Amino acid sequence: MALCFYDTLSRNKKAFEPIESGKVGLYTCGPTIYNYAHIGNFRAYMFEDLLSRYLGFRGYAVKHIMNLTDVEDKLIRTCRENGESLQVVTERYANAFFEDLDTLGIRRAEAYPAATDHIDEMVDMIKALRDKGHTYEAEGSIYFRLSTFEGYGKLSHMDMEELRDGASGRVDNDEYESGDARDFVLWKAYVEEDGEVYWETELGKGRPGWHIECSAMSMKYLGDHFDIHCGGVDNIFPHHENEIAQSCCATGAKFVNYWLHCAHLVVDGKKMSKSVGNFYTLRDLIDKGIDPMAIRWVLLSTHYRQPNNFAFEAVDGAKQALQRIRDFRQRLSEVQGAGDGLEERCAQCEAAFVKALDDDLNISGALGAVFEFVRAVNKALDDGVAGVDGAQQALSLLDKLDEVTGLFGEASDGAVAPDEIIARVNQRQQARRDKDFALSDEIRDSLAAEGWIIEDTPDGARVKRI
RNA sequence: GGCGGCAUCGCCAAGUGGCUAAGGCAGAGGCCUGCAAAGCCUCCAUCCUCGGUUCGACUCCGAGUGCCGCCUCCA
Repeated sequence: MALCFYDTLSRNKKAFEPIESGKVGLYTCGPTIYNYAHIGNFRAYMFEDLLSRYLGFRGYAVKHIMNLTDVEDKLIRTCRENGESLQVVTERYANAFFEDLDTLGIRRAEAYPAATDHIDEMVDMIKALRDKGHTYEAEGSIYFRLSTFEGYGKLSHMDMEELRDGASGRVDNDEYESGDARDFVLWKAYVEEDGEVYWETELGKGRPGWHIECSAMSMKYLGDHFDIHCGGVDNIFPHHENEIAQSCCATGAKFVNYWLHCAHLVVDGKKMSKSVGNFYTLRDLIDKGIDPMAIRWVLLSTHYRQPNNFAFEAVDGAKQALQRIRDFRQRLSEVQGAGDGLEERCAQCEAAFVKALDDDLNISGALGAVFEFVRAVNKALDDGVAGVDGAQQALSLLDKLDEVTGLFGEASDGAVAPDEIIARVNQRQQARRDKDFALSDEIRDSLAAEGWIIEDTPDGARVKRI
């Protein structure tokens, strides 16, 4: 079966066919950089990382664009509260964001365009919409008139007639100045609370609405019509719905071919919330001493359309699973002597891995295939069947699949024992040769207390970090 | 109130209208080991509840329960 994705618009799995053979234009909604991102945010970016990596693995040249929202209500409020400029705040959190991406092994997109660097593009787009009669002005702000776009609501399957009532009760009709409660703002006229945050443009003094940035920037970098657009399910309405309306009305062209949305992350089965005390930024977890790769494992290993339950027990499980892979690598790298190759095993594993991911990124199935491979190869090594060649093939396969998962690499820092530890390991080896097992065990226990585990192998002792 | 999603072993998590319901972690027993660790072997669920469709459902439909999301700017 060919590569397919579940498309939110059609509510169906569709075989993936790029607009231009061999190439993929991918736009993913990025963070509003007004605070540290939380692990729920990273669940989305992790899914997009997997998507992008896998498309690359399947031979596509991926052009991945992720926006940074650096002008928006919450940001302006933060600036006001902190007495800091927009630039200071956004620079701080943009830097933190990129650090966090690195911590989690999320690969960089090709570009991270910021909204404030694309005011001109947004203004041009709003002008185009105005020229075509899709907008109206109220008190200096410019709104998009939804009634001019008949496709509105198709993505979210919303019934527009019912939305009109403002059923959530959040629409304050007294303050409402636009013609229809569903209409959204393209350009916000300046108000005093905005402080230093404004642009003098042909549309007047003010700032862009939120939705317009993604339309303007995605089309600038990927063209009017591109392949894949991603985000969290909460973006479906109204953000992506609005993007479709703006973009289609501005260009008259189809906007996006595949809409992919990931489900949310919950913690211990509950919605993350500060008042419940289960709200975590990545930094919170790292401060607890959790291996970032274990976090990566947890965020990645649930299918993206499935709610991901972040539980600390699952983190422990992920840590052990990682250790199993790392021990396996270690073992493979130490194999000596001739023996059978593992071509068939490797091919089998890769085929199962690809088959799973081809099916709308079934990562769980793919990981299952890898563990079956690990067990089979361990057995072949136990039985003395496989040799150096096979071990090298297995390592190559892990490296290859690591390009997709980012989970199968070698342990990073702190895994190499310092000389002082090595000396004690050697001391223990001597004690063992002398049959002084009391001393031997004492050394082993003391090393364990410091976080170093000894494994005796036929070729000598091996130390590893817990 | 409207719309949508999810509910599988202690934990995480795949999956199929009908062979023995993946995999990881944890757990039990065994092999290996001076003892361990690692590895290997064996064991460990009938799929939220209640109805219905069907020769047959965990997989389809309905109701219920629970959790999650959206309903004007939250991944």
